[in-house]
Amino acid sequence: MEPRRIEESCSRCKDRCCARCFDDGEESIFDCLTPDELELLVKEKRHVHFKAGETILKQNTSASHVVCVKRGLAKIISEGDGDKRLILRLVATHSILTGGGIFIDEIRHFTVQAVTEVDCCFIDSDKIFELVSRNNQFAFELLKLNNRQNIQMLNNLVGITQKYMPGRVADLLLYLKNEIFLCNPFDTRLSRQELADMTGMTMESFIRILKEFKSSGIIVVDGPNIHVIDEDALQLISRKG
Amino acid sequence: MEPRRIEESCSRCKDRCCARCFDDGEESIFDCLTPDELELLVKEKRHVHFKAGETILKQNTSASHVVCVKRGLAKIISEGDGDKRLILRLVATHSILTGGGIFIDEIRHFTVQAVTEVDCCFIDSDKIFELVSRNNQFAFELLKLNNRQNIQMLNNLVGITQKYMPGRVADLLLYLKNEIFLCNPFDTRLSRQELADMTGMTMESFIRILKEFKSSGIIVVDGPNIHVIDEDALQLISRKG
DNA sequence: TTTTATAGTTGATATTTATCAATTGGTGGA
DNA sequence: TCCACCAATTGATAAATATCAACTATAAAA
Repeated sequence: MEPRRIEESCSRCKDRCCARCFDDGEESIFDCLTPDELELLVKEKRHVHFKAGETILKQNTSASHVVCVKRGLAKIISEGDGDKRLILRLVATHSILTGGGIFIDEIRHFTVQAVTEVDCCFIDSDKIFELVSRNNQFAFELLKLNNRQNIQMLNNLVGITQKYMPGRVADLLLYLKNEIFLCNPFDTRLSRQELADMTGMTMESFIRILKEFKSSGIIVVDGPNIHVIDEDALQLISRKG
Repeated sequence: MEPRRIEESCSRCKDRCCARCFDDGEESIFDCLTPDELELLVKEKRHVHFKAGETILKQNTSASHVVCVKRGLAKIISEGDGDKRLILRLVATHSILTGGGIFIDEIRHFTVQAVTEVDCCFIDSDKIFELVSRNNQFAFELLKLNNRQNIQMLNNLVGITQKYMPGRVADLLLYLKNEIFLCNPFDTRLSRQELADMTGMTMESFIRILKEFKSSGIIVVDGPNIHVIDEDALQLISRKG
């Protein structure tokens, strides 16, 4: 499994970002566009750089843009009342953020924040609307993307609702290893608080479970670096609840 | 507010179901279809009747059809291991079920079960795919539908994760009153177990919260009938967590 | 009507998880 | 170097929620 290069920029991104960025193995929703349509898409895009910790998109602001992440790691956060918050998922290099509800209320339903340095480009939602009505394949790809996020959220909902803490932590570790970093060990670049916020539990509880896993020999932990030793055990814990 | 007529069939449904069913106030994703396309859609549809309790769609089976609910009330259930289950939402007369992931893996990610008698029609997914590639407006409408479900699931996830039980029960009652039955009092037609399954808590806990609300004079309960007396109080409880 | 099954309700108790407080350990600056 | 600060960790305790068992009400069946 090829590790994902979080900090490394795509060599093809220099010029036609969002067009050529995504054709190195990972398929992109932009693959189906004609050169003309591609031109339309990238013509007025704006490239923006964010430092770690900066807010890329803010919940409850109007969703006028779609964002392509070219480099770096960001977290998607649902901000509740008080200091309640839930990290819904991570987005890494080569991801597209259509925002929460660009097709409904044009309001962002979550905040996106840079975990590492992030390079991305902002594209007008209008362009996306235009492409949807021009190119059916593109609409299809967007539907797929939407659908996938829907299913992920469903699994998240069921997991967080029905599993005890060890199961949720196991799920998180498997997610980080197999869907985000694609390597082992991996450097989460996330604090304990942030990891806890991905499981809907308190930092203290998260640390305790991690400690259990450590002393059972399932994982080796060194600060933000986690090495999964016994993935089968994690799978088992995940299933058992 | 016009109450929703759960058991009452749409007078226009006799013949061209899914075409004319949805044009009585509620907009339909089929409104944008041309007569030709409508013809394609309804030509080979099959009308199916379900008795209360019957399974309309089963989780983990292949998603070859889209279902339009013409009459009745159904519940969408995520079935976990053991007897764990979570009712994700209800669907009433005039709803469309695109299934969990028709655009991804063609697998259903949840079960749909009739609560009352349900009349619905089954339409081949292929027709939907064909319409998506023919009619951009239709693709757009599907994107909207998908988006809306996404946001609802997000709110659900955040609510269930971050609120204490009274907040979740308050949310459920407001959902039932304002989004499903559109009247007050309303007959849920659901058992306490089912109501509890919508909040991710046990039946006993659900009953206790309901009792609290009852003795505070916020609601009046008579079996499956619930009368919301003080909606502001519910809103407050919902926000407080 | 009586019986029987089942949903709903209540109380006592156990488990899970959060909260609060204290301690450790590292890191950048004075 | 030492201090100040903040993340990480640990322990003690409290709060939220689930589990288990009993009991009641209700409705269907004999």
